[in-house]
Amino acid sequence: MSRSARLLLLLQNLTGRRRPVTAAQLAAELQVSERTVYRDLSELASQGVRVEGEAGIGYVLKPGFFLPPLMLTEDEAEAVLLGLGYVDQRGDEVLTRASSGARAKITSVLSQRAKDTAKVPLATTGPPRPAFPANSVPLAQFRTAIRTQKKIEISYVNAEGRSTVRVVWPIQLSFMDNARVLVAWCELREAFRFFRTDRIQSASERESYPRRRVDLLRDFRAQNNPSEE
Amino acid sequence: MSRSARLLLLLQNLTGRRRPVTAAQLAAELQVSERTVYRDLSELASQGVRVEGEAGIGYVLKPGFFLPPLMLTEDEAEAVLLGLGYVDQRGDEVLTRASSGARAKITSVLSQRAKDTAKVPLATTGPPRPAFPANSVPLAQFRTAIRTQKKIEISYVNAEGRSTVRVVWPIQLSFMDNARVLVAWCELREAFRFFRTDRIQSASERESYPRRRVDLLRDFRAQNNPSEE
DNA sequence: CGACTCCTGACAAGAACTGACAGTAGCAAG
DNA sequence: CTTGCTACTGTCAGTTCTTGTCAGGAGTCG
Repeated sequence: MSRSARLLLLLQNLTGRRRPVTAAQLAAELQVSERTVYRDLSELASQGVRVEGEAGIGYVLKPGFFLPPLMLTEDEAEAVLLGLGYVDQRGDEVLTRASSGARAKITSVLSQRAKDTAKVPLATTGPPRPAFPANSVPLAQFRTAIRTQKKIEISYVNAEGRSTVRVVWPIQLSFMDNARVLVAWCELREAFRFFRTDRIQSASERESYPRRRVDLLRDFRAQNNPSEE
Repeated sequence: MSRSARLLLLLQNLTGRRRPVTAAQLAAELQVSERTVYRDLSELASQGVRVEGEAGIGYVLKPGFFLPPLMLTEDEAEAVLLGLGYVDQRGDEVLTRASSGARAKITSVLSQRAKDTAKVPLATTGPPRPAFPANSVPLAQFRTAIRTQKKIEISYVNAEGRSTVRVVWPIQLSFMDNARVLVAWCELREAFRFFRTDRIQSASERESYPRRRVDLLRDFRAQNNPSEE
């Protein structure tokens, strides 16, 4: 195995874990000595990878995604950049910042000719959209609840203007064309329900919900799309 | 300079050109011997890069984009995948195929944990959209005209149902939420105009238009968005 | 044909990599 | 405080890899 291949493996190995890894473990997996692992790690660090080692613990990597070298066709690259354009139009602040960041990172590493091509895409999104209705509850609160898998109690005004208070288990945020929608299991209705975020008047966090989000999401998808496995 | 860094440079150098490059030129740019260039090229080929050398000519690369190793934050990765989801919903056949391809390439190289995270995204697009109105003229014809910078003569039915025949210079395809729109300079109106593709009854290719698409696109953007430079 | 180019093989000098060992220092738990 | 675990660094010799040079075969174009 060449050294560069090993560096890639090492990086993927690090991103593939949540808990700290010791150099000895890495050495065993990569079939090299510990000393070499240390050398490789410092090589990665010198190339800008933020890997943090702590004596007595092991190595942890800043959470994030590592994308190894990749060849895309022109159409595929166009699809990626076009997609980021859609996110710019529809996403909230977090997502639009993320899409700008992704676009900057991607275009900055392209060759000059590729940059020129990317600047004048064949396909484009529609014109800028009107602003989304304002939210009483910041989206960040829903994000946190989804990430930490916590129930929330919300007061919700439905399309007819009637207000209800419910406890829901939020599993996903849907960025539709004209509204942002919280997808959640509703304890009141005992079913998955959609809640437009601009109609959620208030929200307060409760205890963790009793099932894993992954499983809830699977159920939700199975209901909406029985054909997919 | 390390070998892997040189391989990256070599690849960027190749993607940065349209016309064939000789090994001697590459050797001069990279400050190594020709022999090493040959070795590096075969190394790239063994890693899946489609580089073609022809005796007496030089090297050309299959057109495409090469993405060097890249770190994305979780949000950025989410934005990219979410964007591909939007493209899936709004793009035509070419774009949806491209977005599937891009998604497959990206997810296939992620580490297991990253794959798992990517499968249950926090943000998602809206539900599937209704189909777009059918086109009389296949979008591929517009793509070709845009790529080759050719005028086309179209018969167009406007919103009031009146039909006109015009010669236009197509510069972009806009994939809006409810329709696909051809952006073009209209010789009849002497201005940029939008044409819904489902209202274009027929189209035939004419001679090249007299200005470069890049310049037209710049003008078009300046008109619509005077603030940006 | 001649000029140019891609492409391969062999080989030796040099560079880079690797493992082993020794040693320092930080962290956590008993 | 001690013990155990771990990150980290330096050194050195053996090994592997990389590179340039040279030689030669074969395809392409004018």
